[in-house]
Amino acid sequence: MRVSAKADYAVRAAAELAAGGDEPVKGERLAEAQDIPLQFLEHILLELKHHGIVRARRGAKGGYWLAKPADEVTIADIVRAVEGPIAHVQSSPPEDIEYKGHAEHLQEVWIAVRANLRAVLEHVTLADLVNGELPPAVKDLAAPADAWAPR
Amino acid sequence: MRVSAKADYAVRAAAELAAGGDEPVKGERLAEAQDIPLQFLEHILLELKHHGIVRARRGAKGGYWLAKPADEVTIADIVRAVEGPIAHVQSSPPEDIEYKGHAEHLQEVWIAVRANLRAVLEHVTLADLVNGELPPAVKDLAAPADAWAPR
DNA sequence: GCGCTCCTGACCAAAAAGGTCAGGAAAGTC
DNA sequence: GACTTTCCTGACCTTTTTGGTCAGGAGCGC
Repeated sequence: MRVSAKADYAVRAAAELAAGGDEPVKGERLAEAQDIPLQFLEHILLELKHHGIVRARRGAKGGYWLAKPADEVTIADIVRAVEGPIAHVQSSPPEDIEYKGHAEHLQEVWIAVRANLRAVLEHVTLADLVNGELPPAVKDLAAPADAWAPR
Repeated sequence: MRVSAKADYAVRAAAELAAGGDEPVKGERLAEAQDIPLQFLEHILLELKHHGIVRARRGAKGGYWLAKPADEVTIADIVRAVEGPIAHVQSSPPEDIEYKGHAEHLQEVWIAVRANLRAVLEHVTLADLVNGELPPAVKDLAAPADAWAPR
């Protein structure tokens, strides 16, 4: 249940692209802005490109930009592009698992977990992220001091 | 963002223990009931024991049982025992991360993600799980057909 | 003292995580 | 048309994690 460096990097780079508007931004600038190893970042950006999330052009004046408006790209889109499906259990989606014995209802629990992950990741767009205007429901989740406490 | 085999196994074994009441249950029976490799399961049960979640006795009539009443043990307790902290980003808890540039508000997003994970995992107890009586809020999350759809 | 069951550490193979390296291919500039 | 710039791609690498197995020891009950 952790977020990989790759996913974190991907979202951060995408946020910089969202802030960059339609102008192409060089990989090098993204790497500097977010302290990401350049060559690793280039692999990540390539994956994002293959998933139709960013576009790119080579050469002088080249760089990367978002394929869609920033308010149409969610964090879930990006995480899925680089990490694959969210909330799989033992490499299978929760709806495919068959539990037996007294664990039968565990399936519902994992479904609920995924639903709650989606509730955040699919509703925060890159535009929200760069403006700091997260959806009210998400802001409310992050507001309580409780939510910031380790455990 | 996936659930490891180990965590899945741990919760399933704990559910069987919850159903077993105060009687010690043999590792072998747990392994059979849930189709878990016995020797792997024993390592997992040992970890649960070290975290004070289960207790055990050796010898004939020995076995494992829950250290606390089933309605006082949450799924989060078990997942944390075997997987460590929930929802870490790059091996650090989200409250410790400092983002720069246009990614600043990403921290709030990860905090919200963790809050929503906790909202499920910390509120479902083993008793709920074996009875199939999940908390209403959790049941509502798992109810919509939408929640069962892949994506 | 004997059988049962947990306890523990060592070991292992495969995959994933987190990168680095070297070179090729397009786009723009002079 | 050469040159520079920047993306594109595959190969490679090390370390950690995952998902186990194996062998033996230690305590418990009879």
